[in-house]
Amino acid sequence: MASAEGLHAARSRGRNTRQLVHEVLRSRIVGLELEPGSAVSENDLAAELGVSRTPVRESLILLSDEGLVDIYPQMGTFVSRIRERDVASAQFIREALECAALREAVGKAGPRDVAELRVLLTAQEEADRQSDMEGFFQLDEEFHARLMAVSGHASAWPVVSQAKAQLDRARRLSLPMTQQMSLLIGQHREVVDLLAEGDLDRADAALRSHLRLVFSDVEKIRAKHPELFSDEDAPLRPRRDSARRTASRGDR
Amino acid sequence: MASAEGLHAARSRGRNTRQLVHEVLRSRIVGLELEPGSAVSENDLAAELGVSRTPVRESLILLSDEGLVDIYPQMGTFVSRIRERDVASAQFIREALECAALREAVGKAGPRDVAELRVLLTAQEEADRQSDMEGFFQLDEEFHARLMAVSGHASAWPVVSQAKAQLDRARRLSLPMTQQMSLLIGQHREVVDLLAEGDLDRADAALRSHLRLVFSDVEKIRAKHPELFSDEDAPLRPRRDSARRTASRGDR
DNA sequence: GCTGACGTACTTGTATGGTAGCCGACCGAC
DNA sequence: GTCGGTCGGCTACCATACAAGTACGTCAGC
Repeated sequence: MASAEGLHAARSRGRNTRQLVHEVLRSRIVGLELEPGSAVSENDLAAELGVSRTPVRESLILLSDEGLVDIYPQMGTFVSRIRERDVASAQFIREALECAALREAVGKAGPRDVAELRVLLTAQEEADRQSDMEGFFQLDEEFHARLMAVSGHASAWPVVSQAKAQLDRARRLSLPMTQQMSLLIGQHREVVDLLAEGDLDRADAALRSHLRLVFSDVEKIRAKHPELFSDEDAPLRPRRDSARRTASRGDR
Repeated sequence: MASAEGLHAARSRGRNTRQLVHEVLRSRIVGLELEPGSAVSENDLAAELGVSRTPVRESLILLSDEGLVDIYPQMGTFVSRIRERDVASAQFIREALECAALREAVGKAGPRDVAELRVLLTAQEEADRQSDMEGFFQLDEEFHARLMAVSGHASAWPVVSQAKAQLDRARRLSLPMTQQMSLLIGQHREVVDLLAEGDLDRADAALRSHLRLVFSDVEKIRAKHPELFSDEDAPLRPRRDSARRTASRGDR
């Protein structure tokens, strides 16, 4: 449970309320703590987090720009359902950028870079042994980010990260089958090995198939959790929740 | 000149004030009407556009996310100077995405797609004859967008567009040398021809060199207009304008 | 003349009030 | 029973007020 008081406690470190709220909400959405389709009200969030509506509202606008929430004026704001189109688009963006970066990284990567990547791989194996899914997710993110940094295009990572968010929401449901983790780690290792060898084409191919495996997972998830997805391109009428909120939310 | 009254006049079409302000400001920044380094005050803009601070502020937050303005809390908001790092990053993103899309477009493109692209080329030549730079910019944008649409990844265009904005600011100063326009159009035509022929690798190479030509232009601009660029990675102390604002802005 | 403290005017950040608009339940007419 | 109008409550949108903080001009002291 995200505490209501904890928000302002961590405020000292330069970041303002808006950025904190933004991070909290983003984390909740990508972590599926807030389910696709559920309503997120400015008022409720402001009350829960103990801040005014302004920073909450501004955060929601940013999240809307990222495609993580849909704002319907005068109707409500809803965590966006996972859309076929968005997932495909995110996959295309991710593959194009990560592979392009990797191709440039081959040749640039020094022994130090390779060593640092391998440290991450070891940590991932440790997370696997402990079935620490959350830890693995973070390490996976860091691995791919580091891979782009090696190419010298670290500043392009936020774009990948934003696209990745669309995919990650679905993957949260996928990975509980922990058998996958070792497979993914193996693919990571293969990419690093080929990068170290300087084999450009095979490294590219390895990373590409790795990313596509992740992509195909999303489709499997769709079969199991159709309620998180949206068939329509234009998700009209998100339908206001008919049940009384106060009943389901408890005291205040 | 963007009129103060015109903002709310066009409001009927579904878009709210925030979106209108966002479009106006973005257009002014990319069009260099607002110069890199200049201050953009929430209050001044709100007064000029005849709206309150709220939608202006929200627009600035979005523009900050796009890297077009830098917000310094309690100090001011400034149109971001063109940063070496951002330009390189934008070029990388653009090249990776557009070329990846083109490679997928080869084979998918039907005669109708090619014909539509050639219509745009003809329009570009017309703009060239009339030295209509603004028109050419729009047609160029449309051409590249259409090219991605052919690949089926139209939804990835906004990402390219956002990256492109960083480059376009500099290009506005470049293109006045109209000799360039016919050269660029020729490259466009070459890409379309190779796409129609289905020559994947050469089409890719043609588009890539086209994009790099654009990129190299930016470097030339830097020599001529260094004041628009920022050498430092962290542009500290943008320095508040010492001159009295009321004098330079006229009546109210 | 030079230096340093102070005050003012500006900035963005946050909180709150009022408005237009939409949904959905209720209720009367048929 | 079914349909149509109405009304209450909710929403996001916009406007405004207050707070926290920074830069810069001014002026006292040296």
